[in-house]
Amino acid sequence: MNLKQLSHMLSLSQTTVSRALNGYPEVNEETRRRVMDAAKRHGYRPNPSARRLATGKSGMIGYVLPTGAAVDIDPHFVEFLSGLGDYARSHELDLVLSPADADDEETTYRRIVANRQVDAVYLSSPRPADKRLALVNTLGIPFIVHGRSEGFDFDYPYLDIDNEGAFHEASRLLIQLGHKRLALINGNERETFAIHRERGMRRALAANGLALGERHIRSAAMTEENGYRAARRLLEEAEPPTAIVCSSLIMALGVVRAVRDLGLAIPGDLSLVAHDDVFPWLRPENFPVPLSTTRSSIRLAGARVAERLAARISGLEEGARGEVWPVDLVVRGSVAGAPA
Amino acid sequence: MNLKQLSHMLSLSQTTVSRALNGYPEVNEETRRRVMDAAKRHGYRPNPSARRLATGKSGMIGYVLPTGAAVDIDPHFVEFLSGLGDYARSHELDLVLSPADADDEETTYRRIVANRQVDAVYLSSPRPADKRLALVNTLGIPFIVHGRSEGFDFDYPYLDIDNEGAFHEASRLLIQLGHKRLALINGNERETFAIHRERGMRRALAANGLALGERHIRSAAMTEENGYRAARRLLEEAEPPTAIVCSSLIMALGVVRAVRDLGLAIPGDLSLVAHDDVFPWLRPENFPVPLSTTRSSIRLAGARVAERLAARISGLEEGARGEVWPVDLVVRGSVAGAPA
DNA sequence: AGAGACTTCCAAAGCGCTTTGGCTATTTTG
DNA sequence: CAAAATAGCCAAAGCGCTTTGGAAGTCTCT
Repeated sequence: MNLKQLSHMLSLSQTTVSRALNGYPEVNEETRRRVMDAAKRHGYRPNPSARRLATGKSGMIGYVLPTGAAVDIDPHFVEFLSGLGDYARSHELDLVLSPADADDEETTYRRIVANRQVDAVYLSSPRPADKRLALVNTLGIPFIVHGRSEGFDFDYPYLDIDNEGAFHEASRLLIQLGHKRLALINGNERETFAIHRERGMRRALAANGLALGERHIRSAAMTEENGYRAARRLLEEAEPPTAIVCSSLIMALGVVRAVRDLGLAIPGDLSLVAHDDVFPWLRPENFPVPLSTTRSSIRLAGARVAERLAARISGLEEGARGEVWPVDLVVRGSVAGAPA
Repeated sequence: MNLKQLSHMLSLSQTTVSRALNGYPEVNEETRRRVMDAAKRHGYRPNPSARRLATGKSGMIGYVLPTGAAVDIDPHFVEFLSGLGDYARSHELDLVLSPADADDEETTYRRIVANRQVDAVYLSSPRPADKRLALVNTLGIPFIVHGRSEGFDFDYPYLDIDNEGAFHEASRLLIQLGHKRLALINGNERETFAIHRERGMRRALAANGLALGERHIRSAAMTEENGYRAARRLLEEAEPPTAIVCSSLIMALGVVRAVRDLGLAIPGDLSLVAHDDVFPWLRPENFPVPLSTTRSSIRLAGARVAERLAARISGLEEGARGEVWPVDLVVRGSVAGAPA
């Protein structure tokens, strides 16, 4: 059932039927009703390919997925996706994942824009002066960044959590508990979120006359193994930290294992705080010692990004609006006063 | 730059240029070269929307993503995606995720097929007599199932791992080590993979005159917490198992925690084997006691599914070919002889 | 040399929608 | 009451590609 058939059936022109269906004003309300009715009754659905060719709009949002044998997709991605899908579903928005060589995402961005494959895109895990961001900004496709970049002479729309504030608060808590040697186990130091977290921690330390020594900060991909290694290194130093702030729950698993291997205890010998993106399959309250966290649901972020993307597509949102979500600090058993 | 301009520039008809580009035989090789050349030089790329309207092919593969507030996307999904993307990238195949209400995926399947939004789809986590499978089979769109279903009177193309064989082998090993009370901590019992695993285990036990008691089998979503709970229940029984086979590494984390909480030791009091889908961020060799596993890379499966999907789209693969991958049994420190 | 078979190319007809530019009544306005 | 504005509808022109149905030229064969 296509437009032609439907309009013939109604003894109307395709023009009128199309307009009636798309809510244009120059059509009699009575006629519109008739059209709407017939459309519903016959289950008419405009062919998206045709509509797309005519309008240039696809009704889909895009994400360029970096791939490669050595590239691991962040497990956070799936939770973010959950949220995104949750919103998208109710608006019949589909998501197009365009796999790209991790070393050359530009080609892919250009392709999906040139082809008008999607109406908007989102970027994630941005770095300072991220090329993708500059690119997408000049390409002129609506977009939103999940996270933030730095060092641009233009503003851009984004959704981020207050990473700096979160780690500032976590550190402040530890300092108040008497800790003087804090350490940071961070994610990839080239990503903005990691930089912000470090910044927040340094600020809290500085405010109390303390500093974060070079060897008290470790950065690596957020795996259990890297968490373990970082923790071992830190704890085997001459003057080991008495508190660690850690960028991910997965890494925290490794930290806990390292602490055990070394015959130490949490929180007796070491206080631990980690950032929690809220995974359904790994919860901080279920750690051997319930883990204190800075918490922010990445799933909600996904839903919000979808919502804003949809708003941008339909012209309801414009400009370079940045949105920063506060982060909860949840104190559980893994923190205690500094050992004497 | 579109076909019209390009053909005008070459003083050829659109027909000829289109044919030259698409490899049709009825065009002079010399002409073809000229066309190819010009196309490359001017960076001509056929507009996919137009091509799509004309051919009905979209160059994309689809996946219906069940969503909802209470629905968690499996963390395995992201690894599978990695593999899929890896292959898709090299073939400029995009993946369309169509979010659907988890209680009504049918509408979404019908929509993407009716709209010809994608050339093929894949399904995952099938259950016995899975409705989606029957649906997609009648809708007539090329598809592949990742996993298997049961109870249909038709065959269908799938890619699965030998879950039954894997758990059979794991159980056999434990039995050989003298264990008589084995327990199974399984994933959702309604999914086929879980049924197959249980079957494999029962078969190994039966072959040795043993059985799997009702209370020695637990099924639940594969989270750390559920692993913990299942393990506690099992180990607090009057006659606790001396060996557990567990369907997921994430659940195994919970099992390990439970064992610790109860003051028991692996492998002294309990032998443990788990299935490992190979996550980059959580490796069995890094468990407190290196974990024995049945191992199969879900990432490779993703790549293979993409490959077969591509083959089906282009007509290179046909029929209901099923492919079952063997699973490695990797023995590490978490298994030992049964306690006396 | 003429018929038939290739080879190589083209004009034009879709694919199914949106949108432009009227056209005809009917209402409103001065 | 004539002129102007408005309401409601339509025919036809795209959007940019693929594909059908020739047509013209070249070979092959008898």
